[in-house]
Amino acid sequence: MGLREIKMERTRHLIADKAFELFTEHGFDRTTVEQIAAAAEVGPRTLYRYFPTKESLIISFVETHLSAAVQRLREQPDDVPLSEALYALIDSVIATIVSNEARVLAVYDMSTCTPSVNAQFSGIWDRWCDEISDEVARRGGSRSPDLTARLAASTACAVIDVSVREWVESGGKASMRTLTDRALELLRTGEVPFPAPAGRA
Amino acid sequence: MGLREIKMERTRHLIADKAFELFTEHGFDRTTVEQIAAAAEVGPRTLYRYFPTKESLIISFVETHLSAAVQRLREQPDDVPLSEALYALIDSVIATIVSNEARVLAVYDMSTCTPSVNAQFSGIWDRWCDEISDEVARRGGSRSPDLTARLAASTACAVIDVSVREWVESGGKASMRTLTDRALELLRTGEVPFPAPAGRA
DNA sequence: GTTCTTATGGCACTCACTGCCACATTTTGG
DNA sequence: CCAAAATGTGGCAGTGAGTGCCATAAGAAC
Repeated sequence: MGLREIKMERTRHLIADKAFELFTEHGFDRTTVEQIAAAAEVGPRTLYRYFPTKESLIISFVETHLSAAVQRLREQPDDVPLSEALYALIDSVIATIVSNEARVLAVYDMSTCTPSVNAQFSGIWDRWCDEISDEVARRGGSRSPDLTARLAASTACAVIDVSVREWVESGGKASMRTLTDRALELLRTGEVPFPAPAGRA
Repeated sequence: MGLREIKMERTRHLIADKAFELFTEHGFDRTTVEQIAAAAEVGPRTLYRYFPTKESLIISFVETHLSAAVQRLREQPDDVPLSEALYALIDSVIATIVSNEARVLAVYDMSTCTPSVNAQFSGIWDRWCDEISDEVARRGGSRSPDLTARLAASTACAVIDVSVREWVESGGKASMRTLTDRALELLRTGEVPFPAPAGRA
């Protein structure tokens, strides 16, 4: 790795950190890109070479960890049962959350306060779910995801989503593992009532 | 209803229609708000009184139908089992889709082509899921949704989501009802593999 | 018909974001 | 170690979304 890349990596981190600082201090909307650039001692034009949008300044953090998690799923050997592989995925998310508590809480808070950030998060979450669908399909031997693959991915994502929400609402005090396990149990035991086809309960 | 409101309703529809026209013809990004305003023969400033953002010009259509669907859920008597009430919700979405085929397909297409639109859609979808969670919680006798309520809402949304995707991919040729019923069946029979708590499959 | 209310749209402005270009720094190759 | 090529930096000017303000016009109320 050359000197150039090292410097750029540093700059990138510096920008993201300063952005996070200013956002949490003054709020996302009341912070301009110009201010962030000034704080990081770069030109606004340069900032935009590292981060394509203002929102990406926060989102990239989450994006990194999400793609690490899906990577973990991809690394599961093909003979591991799907349910177990998906648990590894959940596990990976849990790991990043417990080791980034404060950050996750702050980001979640910002998301709920700022519609544009919220939308971006919803977007990357959806795309993440798509990636998982693809991998589930691949494991099932198909090229593109079908209803079953998508449903498996969606339920896994739903388990993570509801657990994280519950965890955030507890202010980070609850145990993520307990929450996901309880959610999974609710699904397995059928305690969560699925609507029945043809309108019969 | 006064003349004033009638005119405004007309203007609102005119703007939305012209916007949809221009978007489908030239693409979302290559259409400016100014052009839409000109096509609808109003000032840009007026357009923004009807639609807060450029994206909302497309999204409002979906938003309307989604809130109609959740309204349908709310209208279900409290003694109707939750699973049946949720089926009514699904049913409502199916109804709007089959009676707006072309529009839904076009909107979906635009969404996949335009990141900002996509993000907005993900956002309102999430908020919709939250509304459903609230109603599920209320039916369960709690003030705010817990893990179970959120999970029930999320799975219902997931069923709709994966079905719509499959339907869109079929070019609108598949039967929505068949798809949702199949998805529900997959969940009920446990054919979709849920990860097991504690890492055991 | 006068008055009160409210929609309209023009103007000026902020801010996110982009293309272009000159400049600086790092890398490469002799 | 130095010249040349490659690449990151940042300024400037410009586009387009979105907002506050205000004068004006049209509908509603009496």
